Amino acid sequence: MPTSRRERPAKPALTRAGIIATAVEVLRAEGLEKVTMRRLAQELDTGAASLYVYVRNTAELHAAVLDELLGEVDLTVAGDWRARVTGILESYTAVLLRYPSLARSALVSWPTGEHFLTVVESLLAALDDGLVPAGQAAWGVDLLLLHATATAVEHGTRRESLDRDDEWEALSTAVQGVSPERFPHLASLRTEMLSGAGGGRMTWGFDVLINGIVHTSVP
Amino acid sequence: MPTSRRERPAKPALTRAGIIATAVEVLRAEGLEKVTMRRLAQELDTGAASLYVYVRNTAELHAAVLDELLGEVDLTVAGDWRARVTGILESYTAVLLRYPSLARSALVSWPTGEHFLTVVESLLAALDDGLVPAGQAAWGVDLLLLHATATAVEHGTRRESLDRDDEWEALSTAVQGVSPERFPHLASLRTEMLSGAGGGRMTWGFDVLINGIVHTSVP
DNA sequence: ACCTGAACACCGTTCAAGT
DNA sequence: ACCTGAACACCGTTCAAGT
Repeated sequence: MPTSRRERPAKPALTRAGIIATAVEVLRAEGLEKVTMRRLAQELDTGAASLYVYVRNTAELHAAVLDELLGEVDLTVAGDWRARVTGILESYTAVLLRYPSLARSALVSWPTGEHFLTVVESLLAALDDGLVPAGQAAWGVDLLLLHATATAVEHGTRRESLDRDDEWEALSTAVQGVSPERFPHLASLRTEMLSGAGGGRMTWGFDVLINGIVHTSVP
Repeated sequence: MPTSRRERPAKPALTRAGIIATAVEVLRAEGLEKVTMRRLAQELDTGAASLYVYVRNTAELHAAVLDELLGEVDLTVAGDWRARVTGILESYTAVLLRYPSLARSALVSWPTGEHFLTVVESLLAALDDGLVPAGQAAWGVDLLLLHATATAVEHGTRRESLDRDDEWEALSTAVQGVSPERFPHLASLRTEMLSGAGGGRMTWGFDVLINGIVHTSVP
């Protein structure tokens, strides 16, 4: 008969939801690089092999974590249809920018979770309001989300590790020091190429896509 | 005095160029996952630590390999400026599609090598022919190459590993089986969302971007 | 069915010691 | 300056054995 005064907190039963919740915690605290099977197992006081009952592999785990975070995307943007499309995409990008390594995995294995589908639905609704033809809207949403994700990967990683500054400098000096004989256009557009690193360039990118989608019919 | 009949092929001196050449070989034969410091060292008959004299880290190595391969991009496309832009981008995408894992690394650490700069120069020249304003051309090239790279990552990875078929099926059933009450737009656009998996969709994407760039002035 | 420990087959990077 | 072996601190995944 166990005398159970002052027991250590009972080891909670392993569940898929519990594993994903722990993964989100580790992600927020230490980044995706630490969201490994071994580390999660340690956190859950078990062995890595046990997790494979609930999760197919690391990629599937990361996809589940991503969908969880996509619940934070703000879908209630005010304004006309264009402002709504841009606003949703900016919110989506902002979430991914907080976890650039997750953005990377989103690009590799396209998400299919509830929260992701909700984002897609909201974008389709806004495009419908804008009277964008169905075919263009369907393909366009794909383009918009691909661009938002790629932007997050590109900018996010830059911030994540410290040698991104080195890299910006490498790019900058590569463009600055380009030979005007061999790369005349590039040399004369140096300034423009490197300008507008901030949000202005991101907004311009979304505008380009929206204008293009509106003006380009599907084959 | 060494009697040197029948020597084993002399171990070649370690150079940066030699390391990168070996990396390209391994990449072509077995994919980027095998292009590791340890594996390359083994191939070059030395220890992994020796490579760090010539290469800062794995990321820098992969960037160098990528630029090497970008020498294969076809820049001599015939036709008007739009055809040239699309053609160069399609060739660029095709190269990355052969090595999707390299495309992934291109997105993370933007290339700055000679071959990459040549691609940029060619695109700028074509846009200039099309009388695209300088500011739009400069930012536009970035957008076009980001899209091409992201497309390669997205499609390429699908082919690389076998469980990409599972994934397409997952996406397909997720979209097919979506609840018409909660996701009305998505449900009614099911067919369009999943259509045009081939090259038509990629070409449409480039057209959207070109049209958008032409029609959207920079702030 | 689920859980576990141990094993297999790897990684990147650093460092002291040699040449 | 360059090269090396060994070490540190990790990975994902599988599998036989247990409960």
